[in-house]
Amino acid sequence: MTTLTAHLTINQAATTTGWSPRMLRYVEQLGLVASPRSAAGYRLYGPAELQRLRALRTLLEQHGLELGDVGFALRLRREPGLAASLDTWFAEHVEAPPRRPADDQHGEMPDGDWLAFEQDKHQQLLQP
Amino acid sequence: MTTLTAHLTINQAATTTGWSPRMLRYVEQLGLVASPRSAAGYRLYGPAELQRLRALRTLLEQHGLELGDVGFALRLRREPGLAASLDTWFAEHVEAPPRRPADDQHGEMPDGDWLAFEQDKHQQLLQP
DNA sequence: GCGAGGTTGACACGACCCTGTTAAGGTCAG
DNA sequence: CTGACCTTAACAGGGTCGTGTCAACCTCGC
Repeated sequence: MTTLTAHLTINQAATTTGWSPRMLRYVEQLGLVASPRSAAGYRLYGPAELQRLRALRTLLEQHGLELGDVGFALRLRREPGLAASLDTWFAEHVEAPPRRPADDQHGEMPDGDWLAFEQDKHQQLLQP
Repeated sequence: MTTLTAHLTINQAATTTGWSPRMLRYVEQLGLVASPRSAAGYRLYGPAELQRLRALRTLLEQHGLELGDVGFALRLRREPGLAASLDTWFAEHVEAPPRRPADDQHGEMPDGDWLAFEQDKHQQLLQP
């Protein structure tokens, strides 16, 4: 069992971090915590990786996240264009919808001009 | 059918935006695009909502997102603590791991001190 | 008042996510 | 050499997501 080999094997890392070996591989596949490999391909978990794994665990617990959520957050910081698109959409549509306040309830607003939305032509870009 | 009532009903909005009525309700339930309601509870889609829906659609298509992803992005901007936690985790563990380069391969590093990780006590905060 | 169409709630089903388990094979320490 | 442990790949089952559909009921326009 070689209780002192400077790096932990996947099963040892699993026991000290609370993840299962299967999940350690899955977490790596999501790009969240990858470990260095030995010459023969064994994963070797050092203190840095163990801390990442523990921190990841508490992150999930504290906010009720799932791994896919963190994976998406990673994607957000990897693809600035995506983040920018989301920012724009939220800014335009959710954050500050510049409707003048205290106007709702039933604003009849009988100017029936905007109904000319017929000419809506959306192009669907499919990236294969 | 009252072809001119200043706001579109859900079926009309569905046909002009490409969503199904079912999905319009689902999108609203996710907190992404909610429409004002008539006194009797009917959803009334105005030009703003229609544009939000179309923009949402192209947003998903262009980046290969799913509704849940946008929902999570919304959660990110609603919960600054969550975003901060993710920022911290990524900053510490993914973005710039300050390992000195060209050190790996088999670094024996026999200082077996860091194994004293026994004293790991995590508190699980559950917000009900 | 009647019919078209709105509301919520629930069930259903395929697709995908998460996780465990197993199979077939390579590696390491005694 | 041998047995314990690692690797990848694949299957499997429970859970959730996205979407349609149906039921029961309410509302609007004529």
